[in-house]
Amino acid sequence: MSEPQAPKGTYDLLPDDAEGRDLVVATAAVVFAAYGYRRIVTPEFEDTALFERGVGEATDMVRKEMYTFSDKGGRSLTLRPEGTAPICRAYVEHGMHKLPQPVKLWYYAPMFRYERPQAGRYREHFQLGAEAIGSADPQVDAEIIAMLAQLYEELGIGELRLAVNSMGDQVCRPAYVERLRDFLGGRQAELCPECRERTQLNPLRTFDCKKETCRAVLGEAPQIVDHLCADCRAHFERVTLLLGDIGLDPQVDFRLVRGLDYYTRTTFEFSSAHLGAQSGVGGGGRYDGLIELIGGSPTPGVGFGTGVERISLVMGVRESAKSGPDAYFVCYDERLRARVFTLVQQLRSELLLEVDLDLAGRTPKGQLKQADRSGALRAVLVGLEWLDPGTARVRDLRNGDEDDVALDALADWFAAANDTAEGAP
RNA sequence: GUGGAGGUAGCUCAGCUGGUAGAGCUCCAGGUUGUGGCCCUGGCGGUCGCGGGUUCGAAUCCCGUCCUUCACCCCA
Repeated sequence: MSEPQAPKGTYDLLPDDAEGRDLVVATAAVVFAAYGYRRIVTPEFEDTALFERGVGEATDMVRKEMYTFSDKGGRSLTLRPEGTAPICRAYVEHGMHKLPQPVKLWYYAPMFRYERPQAGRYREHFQLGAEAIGSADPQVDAEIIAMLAQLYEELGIGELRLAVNSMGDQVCRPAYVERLRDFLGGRQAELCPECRERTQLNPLRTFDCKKETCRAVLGEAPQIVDHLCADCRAHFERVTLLLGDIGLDPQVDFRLVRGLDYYTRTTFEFSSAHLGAQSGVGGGGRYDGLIELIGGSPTPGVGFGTGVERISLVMGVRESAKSGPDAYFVCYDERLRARVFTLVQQLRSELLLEVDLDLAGRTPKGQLKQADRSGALRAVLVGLEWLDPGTARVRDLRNGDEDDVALDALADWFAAANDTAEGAP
């Protein structure tokens, strides 16, 4: 064990970046509130069975990406790999079906998946997400997509592509999957080994393949949009219509097959051309069978998750507008250190001013240098030998203006300075 | 799990075909500004990722391993 290091696929958010993160989350909170969503916080880990049943035994997520462990009581627990199943669990557990439907919830939480890290992908990553549970109305689908689009807009992210698709439901999807399997069965020779395997396991996944030869074959494959039942077709048309009405430009993409089993009907994804291989910024869909699957009564739902690391990537590096403290105290006489300490404390507690002082035993020159580097508005020079012992010199570090102030009057001086500063435009 | 690239001071990097490690920035101090920003000087700071091998001698070549990174898979 030499240099300590964050675990593979994890990272430290250092102060400069944490401020940007706070801004993203704060913006989301405001946008989500406008749509009537309220925040929910669920545990970082859940019973493993929740994800196995909810997300689906056949998905990559539960087959090879979960951080699963047993606690000392022998329970099998799993670090949350996605946000929807836990929220549905909470919905059922707390009887939220008694609330006015749909129940609208949002979250900001870390997700854990054991994957090989790469650009925009981590083993611990953070998602902002929202779920609207209890209504099958296509307006809810459109609303939640609009909400996510607005979040991106408020954050200044442009040029995102919105892809939508419908996965059908229990009525029409099985028949379509069979039809697709038949089609693929007849074209096996043209498919890559992986796609040949998928033909039996999960034919829908072949749409994800990026190999040219496979894409060519899939281009001729039957598309689910042409095989939806009447209800699903009407729902899908309504969603796309509403999205168009509010100025979004949804592109129907029959390849959009998301990797979680619970999706029904609407699926959607926002992607960016500036992200590298992992281009998805956020996505989600409807999951009308999920609540029942995890033990509730049949309840429809729709939601999304969006990765904040990817949001940061598309937003690019933004200069942190961190401003310096209001004042930095410089002590010219070691015997006055204690006096300076109490003065600083007084300004902080009485006026809530951001005030700093030297905590590293620097020389007076070093302290003033530090005051400058910290970006402080003012330096308060205490203990200058040619001044009254009870007087400090307050210097504006921007323009050099100086004012001599009695130590006892410093708090009043700063209070007054603050008032005029706030009164000014 | 598979493949490509890379791992030298806190940061960004140099170090050619092997001869016992350098720069800039940062940090600390001194000088000059009656007391900061510029400039000058000095100082702190490296088991050259780790382990093995070849060699008189390896940061430099070979093997392994760990980590980082990009891509596949899949997803946020």
